[in-house]
Amino acid sequence: MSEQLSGDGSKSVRVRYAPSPTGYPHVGNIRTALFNWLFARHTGGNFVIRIEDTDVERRVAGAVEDILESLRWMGMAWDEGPCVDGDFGPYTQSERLHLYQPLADQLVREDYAYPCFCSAQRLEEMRAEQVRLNQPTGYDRRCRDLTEQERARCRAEGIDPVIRFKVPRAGRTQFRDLIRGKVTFENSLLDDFVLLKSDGFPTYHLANVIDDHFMQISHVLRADEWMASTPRHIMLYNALKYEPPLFAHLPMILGPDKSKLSKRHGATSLLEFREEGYLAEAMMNFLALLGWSLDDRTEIIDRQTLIKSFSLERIGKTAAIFNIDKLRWMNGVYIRALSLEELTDKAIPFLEKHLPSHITRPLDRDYVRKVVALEQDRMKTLKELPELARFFFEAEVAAPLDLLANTGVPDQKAVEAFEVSLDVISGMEPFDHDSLETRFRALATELSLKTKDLFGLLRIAITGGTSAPPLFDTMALLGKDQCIRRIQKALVLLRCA
RNA sequence: GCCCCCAUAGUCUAGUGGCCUAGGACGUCGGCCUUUCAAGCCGAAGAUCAGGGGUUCGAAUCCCCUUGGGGGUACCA
Repeated sequence: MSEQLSGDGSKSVRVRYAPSPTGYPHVGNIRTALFNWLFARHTGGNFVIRIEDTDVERRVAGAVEDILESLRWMGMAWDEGPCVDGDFGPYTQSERLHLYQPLADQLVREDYAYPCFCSAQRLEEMRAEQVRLNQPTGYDRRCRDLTEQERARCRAEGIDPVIRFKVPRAGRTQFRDLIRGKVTFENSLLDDFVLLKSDGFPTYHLANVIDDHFMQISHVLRADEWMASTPRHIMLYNALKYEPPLFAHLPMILGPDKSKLSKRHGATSLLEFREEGYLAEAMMNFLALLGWSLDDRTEIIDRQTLIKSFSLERIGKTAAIFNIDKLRWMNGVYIRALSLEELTDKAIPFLEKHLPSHITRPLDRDYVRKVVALEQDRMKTLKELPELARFFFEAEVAAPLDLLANTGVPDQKAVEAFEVSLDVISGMEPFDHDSLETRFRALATELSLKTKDLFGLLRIAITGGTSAPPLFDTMALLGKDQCIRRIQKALVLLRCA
């Protein structure tokens, strides 16, 4: 058993991430992909991607590309799947249609399944009635025991049947979930589910079982929401005489309202996090910790360690709520750990995109690097940088009068401070951090101002705000001319007040 | 309604019968550092381990019931 759990057995591990292109993947989907990927990498197994596009109606254009791009961004390379040939392709179900139909026919022939001619309308009425009577809903098996004659008649009427699985009326189906242990279902409570739709497409249940078998999937790691479908799958494996894979149902990731993640929860599409300036490394670390833990204290875990220490045993059972605050913190940790060059590379696209349009592009990389050095500790996401550092790029900064007038320093005194500061700056050579600090500390004393007040005044004039990187680093980077211009502007503003 | 799963602070979690006067992290609050904001460091508050019954010398840990939450109940995945 522990052999199965850890996947260290002789049987090689093959896991798959099987998204359906009905929308863009959210963090829950990607967390499932991540656990599969980590398990594959940990065990030296294969990570397969299979596109489950059997629902023609709900197909969303661009979804496949979005799914693949999400995985690429996270650095989860797949061993087989779209764009990566393998021995078990094709890896898109709509290209495997020829497989499902014969197997469905075989099941009918062997009496494991039967054609059902019930109309959508009848099914709907039946369900409504069941709901009205407070009875369990489910197909009433009307077509289960049709004679060949009756079937022929229906076909003659031109009705395209669906193929339904003939669920045993008695007994129970159970399986051992790697995370939850033994789970048992009463067969009598399951209805005869559809295997093949009337348009000839398989349902998820059929295609999934057949593909997992032919692709030799060893472990199915999927979200909890699939647990209720598992007995059907077990029955199918048995009817098809396939050996079922091992199952592990992962705890779900819930929205802030504790319900299943969906579009209604807003920015949950993974690529939106990239847009928002989160780092893939932070995202991976964070997602790994949603439902899995290394030990009782480790939070920051790099990719290699994640792979090395990942195990099914340490996956929890309880659903987790996606907590963006912790992600932000963790993203900050990863940003601070970046080298200046790396962070500069990552920051430039965000600056180019979000800085006001009147600021000329392209930005000077050397200058950006210096700005980044001053802002690295202050940003939690890359997208915050343009706002934090905007004053470094603006030709002019409008210091709000209400800020200037409310520092606690009387306006007269502030005016004097600015005037003297201008003199000092004009004659200053070199114009660097140390010279500035030495001179302005002395100046505060000369003006009988607290350093706090003098520096605060200058900060507002120069950055337009009350929070910024250390003043003299900022001034040195901005340069003498910029400093003079900004102080002059603040001076004018204050004098007119 | 019925079926399945889950249940430790606001959130993520550690804990698998005694090491738990329940540990870590985010967030919150306070302090230090300091020219501001961050970062960093230090500290605090915050959990009757959902509730109730058992089992046991001993239970967050095992069993039962209740409650709560989630998921499923489609010719969706």
